[in-house]
Amino acid sequence: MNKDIQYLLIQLIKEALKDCGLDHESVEKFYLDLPTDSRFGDLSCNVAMRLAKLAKKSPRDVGLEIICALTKRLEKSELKNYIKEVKVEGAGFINFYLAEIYLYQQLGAVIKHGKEALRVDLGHGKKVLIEFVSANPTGTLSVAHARQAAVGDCLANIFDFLGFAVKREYYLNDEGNQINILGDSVRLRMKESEGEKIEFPENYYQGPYIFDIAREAKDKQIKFEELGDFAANFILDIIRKELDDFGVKFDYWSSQKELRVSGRIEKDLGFLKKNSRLYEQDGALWFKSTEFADDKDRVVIKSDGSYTYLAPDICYHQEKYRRGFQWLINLWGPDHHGYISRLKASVAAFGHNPESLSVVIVQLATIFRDGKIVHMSTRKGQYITLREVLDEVGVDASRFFFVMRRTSSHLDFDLDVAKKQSSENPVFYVQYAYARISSILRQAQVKFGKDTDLSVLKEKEELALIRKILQFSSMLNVVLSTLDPFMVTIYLQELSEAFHKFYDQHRVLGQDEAITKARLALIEGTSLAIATGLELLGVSRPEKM
RNA sequence: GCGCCCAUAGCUCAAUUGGAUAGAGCAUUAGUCUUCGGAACUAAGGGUUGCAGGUUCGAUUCCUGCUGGGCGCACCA
Repeated sequence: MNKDIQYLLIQLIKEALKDCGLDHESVEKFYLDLPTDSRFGDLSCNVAMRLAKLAKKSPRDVGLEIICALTKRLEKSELKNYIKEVKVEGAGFINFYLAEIYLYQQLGAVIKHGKEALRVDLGHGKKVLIEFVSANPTGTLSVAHARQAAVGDCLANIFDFLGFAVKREYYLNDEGNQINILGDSVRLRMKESEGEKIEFPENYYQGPYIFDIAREAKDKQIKFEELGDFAANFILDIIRKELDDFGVKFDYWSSQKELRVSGRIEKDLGFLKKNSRLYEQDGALWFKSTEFADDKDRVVIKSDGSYTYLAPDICYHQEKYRRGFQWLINLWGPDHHGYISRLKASVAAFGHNPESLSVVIVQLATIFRDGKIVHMSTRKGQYITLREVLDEVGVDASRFFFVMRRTSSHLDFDLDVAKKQSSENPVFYVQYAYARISSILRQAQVKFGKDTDLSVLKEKEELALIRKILQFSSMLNVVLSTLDPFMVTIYLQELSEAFHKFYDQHRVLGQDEAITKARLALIEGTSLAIATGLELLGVSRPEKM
C-alpha cells in the first residue's frame, strides 16, 4: 500500500483524536496497516482499542466517536475521494475501504513509472555494510554458507532498492591457527604422496581438495612455511568461483592479516586501555565488556601474548565505522549467537550506538534427498557443499529455497522438490505466472498506453490483483524492519496466485478493446511486480519455460 | 548447572511483532478443460497452537513453571 495515503491517514486520525479530546500521545503505539484479512478492508487501525481503557469506554464506542470526527476531517481532506468507507468492525478496529479510483491511479502509476513506482526511498543514501558468509578459507562452502549467501545477497538487493548505499563484504580469516593446521594438513598429504607412512590427526582437514592442493604445491615447489597461505589462496579461488556461480558478488574482501599488519589493532586496544576498559589478570589482558551489558569480561590478549579472535574483530568493526558506514549488518551462524553481546559491548566502548550493529543469526539448513537427511560432517570432509546443491537444482531454485523460510528458523531443503518442475515447487509456480503473462503480452494485437482507462477493471479478481500489486512496498517495509527477506518469497507466491485466479476467470485478449487494453495494463503491472521481486531474490525471469 | 533459539493441520511452514472465525502449500478426496501456456483453477476434510498457570478489552505472540528438541557456555576461530 502506498506510504503517502497511510501517512496522510495517520495524520488525520491524530487530528480526529484531538477533536474527540483523546490524547494520542499517551498511546504507546497504534498502527494503521493491512488487516489480517482482505474482508476487513484495505487499511485497519487499532487506536480505539488502545484508547478504550483511558477513555473508560468500550473499544467500539471509542471507535464510533473517532469515526465521527474523522469523517468530518475527511470531508475537507484531499483523501476525500480515495476513501470509500470507514467502519468500526470486530472488537473495535477502524477499517478503511479504499475507493476503486485510488487503485486505478496507483496501478496507473506502476504502468507509467515502472518499478520506480514500487519503490519507496527509505534509506536516503544511508551507508550500510552487510557482512556475510565470511567462511574461513580452509574448505569449500557448505549449505550453511549457501543460505547465508542467499539471505545476505537478497537483503543487500533490497537495501539497494530502498535507497540505501549498501556494500557487501566478506571477512577473511586468512591467518592464525586454522590456516596453520590447513598448511600442515597439506604438508602431511604431500609426504604421504611420496610414499611416507603418516598418521593424519583427527582435527586436521580431511577433505578431498587437500590432495589436489598437495599435488599442486608439489609441482610448484612451495616451501613448507608458505603452505598455509598457498592452500588458503587455492581454496579462496574455489570459494570465489562458487559464489560467482551462485550470483553473489562481494564489493570487498577484507583481510584479517592486513588488519594486523596495519597496526590498527594495537591502536584500538590502546584506545580501550586509555579509557580503562582493559585490565590484566592471570597474565592475560581482559576487556571489561561487562560494563556494556555482556555477562562476563573477555580476554583480548592471551597469556602467551597472542590475540584472541575478539581483538582483531573489535578493530575490524571499528574499521567499518571509520570507513564511513552508519549501519553494520552481520550475518552469522547460530553457533555465534553468544558472541553478539561482546561485540556490541566493544562497539559501545568506542562510543557507537550498539543499535547501529545488527546481527542476523541465520539458522542451518537440513538437506533432504529421497526423504532422508543428507548428513554433514565437516571434519571428515563429507559435507554437502554449495557446489553440489547448485549442480543438482540450479541457481534459481537454490536461491529461492534458501530464503523461503524465516531466517531464524531451521530450513528443510528437499532436493527432490527443488528439482521438480511442478506446482509443488514454489519457484516454478511464480516463474510460470511470469512466463504466462509474457506469452499473453507477446500475442497481444493491441497495445495499452499511459492513458488507458483502467476503471473498466471491476471484477473481483481484477481488484484483488491490483491490491496485491500495490502491497509490494509495504512488504519490503516488513523485510526492512525484520531484516528477513523470506517475506518476498511469500508475497511472490500470493501475487502469482492472485494472477492465476484472475487468468482462470477472465480472458485478456479478444475482448472489447477497452477491456483488453486495461487487462493488458493489469498483467503488465503484475509482471513488473513479479519481475522486481524475483530480481531482488536473484532468481531469473524466464519469458518462456 | 547457566544462557539463547524452537515446539502451530499427517508433512513443510504462515499469522503484518498483542488483534478479528489461527491461514497457505504439499499430501488425501471430489470437481473444472476444444479458445490468451492445465506447470492452472474450485471445493471438502484435517487444530484443546507441547502441558499448566498468569498478565488484559483481547495471547500462537508477553511473564512464570514444567515436558521435549537444537545450539552455545574457551586465554578456539
